[in-house]
Amino acid sequence: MNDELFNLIERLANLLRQETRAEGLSLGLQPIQQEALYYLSTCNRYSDTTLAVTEFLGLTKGTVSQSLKILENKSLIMKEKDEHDKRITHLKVTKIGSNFLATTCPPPKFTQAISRLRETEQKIAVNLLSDVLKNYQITTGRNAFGVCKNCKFNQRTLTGIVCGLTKETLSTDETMLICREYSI
Amino acid sequence: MNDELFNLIERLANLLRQETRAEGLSLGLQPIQQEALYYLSTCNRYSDTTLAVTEFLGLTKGTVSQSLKILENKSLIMKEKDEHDKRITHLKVTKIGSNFLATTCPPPKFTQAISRLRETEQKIAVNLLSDVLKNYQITTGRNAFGVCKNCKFNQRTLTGIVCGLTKETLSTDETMLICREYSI
DNA sequence: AAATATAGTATCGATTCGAAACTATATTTA
DNA sequence: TAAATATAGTTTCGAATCGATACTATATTT
Repeated sequence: MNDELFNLIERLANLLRQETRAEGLSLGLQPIQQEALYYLSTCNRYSDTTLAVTEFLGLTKGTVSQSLKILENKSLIMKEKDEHDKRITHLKVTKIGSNFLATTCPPPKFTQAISRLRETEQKIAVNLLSDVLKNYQITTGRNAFGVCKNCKFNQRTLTGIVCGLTKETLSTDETMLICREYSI
Repeated sequence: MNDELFNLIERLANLLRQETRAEGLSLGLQPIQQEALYYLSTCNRYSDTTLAVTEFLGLTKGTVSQSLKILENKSLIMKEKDEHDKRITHLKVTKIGSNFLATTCPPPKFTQAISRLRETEQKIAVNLLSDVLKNYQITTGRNAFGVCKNCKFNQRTLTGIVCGLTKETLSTDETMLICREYSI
């Protein structure tokens, strides 16, 4: 039973990678570069750095630094120095980058395959896989990378939504994004 | 919602790859080589060839041929010429190979994470992901790689179970394995 | 018998990747 | 406050992946 779930995830990931490879050809993008770009389009301002991408992809920072340089050269992302901490560089997806993602990521055929499930089934699948991911992240001791609004640090106050970790105020839109500090 | 499922699968696959990389270190095995080895341990006699592995992993046959040579050099698999068609080589997992897999694949921590779900939840997850995979394979037009006993060619006759495609008799054990000709 | 198809291997160059050494800025410690 | 340490990120190197192409050997079709 464990094996079946393992097989399914591996197989789906292989197929997704095949499609991603095919779709990246137009811009000469490798699958891993597309994954980084897509991640950057879904994460919040605490999580748009080289190190966060590194952690998310499970690679080393040297490797990721190179991939990001390529994305920058192709004008798919832009680098912005942090105002308060000059060591940190924020990676912003450009218009070109988000246009590319809109047509390729997730791969249209995958979206099509998903849409053949009923709404309720999709929700159940998401919930179950979220649970598996959560458990897996606990046993491996890795960061969770969850959506901000579901995080235990996310606090509703009289002045608005606040991150209990950074004490900063967040917009409603921001709380829909992925955060590397996510915790439950 | 599509995006959520896409994210979850990508993220789980990344974590699995990270673990696989760590576990392969002892034998100097790369993730892709372990995936090939694992596949060969789960497939039937129609599906244990270079081309089947190629199709399963979604790579090119030249690439896969190299990975398999490494597995053979490490005595994790053995090559056996087909008796009837001398172009075909069957790839058999050795005792060393299956011992290695037993402790590493699926990664123990993943198995642990799965086991925190209830039995019924695991079944639901497997069923839903199977559906997604099936749909995805239909839209991409790729082979299904399903379990023999669920295949439309699998026939129960008076003399035993028979594959309608090859007309060969199959043992009950064999029908539990993955087949590249799987169809529904 | 010739032409074509299929299974698999070998070689090439571009790319990925981890490891290690490096720079620059922040934070901690003494 | 100066020195030590920690953190963010880059560069460089060598090993491995990967697709493309050309190749051999055997089967099948014409």
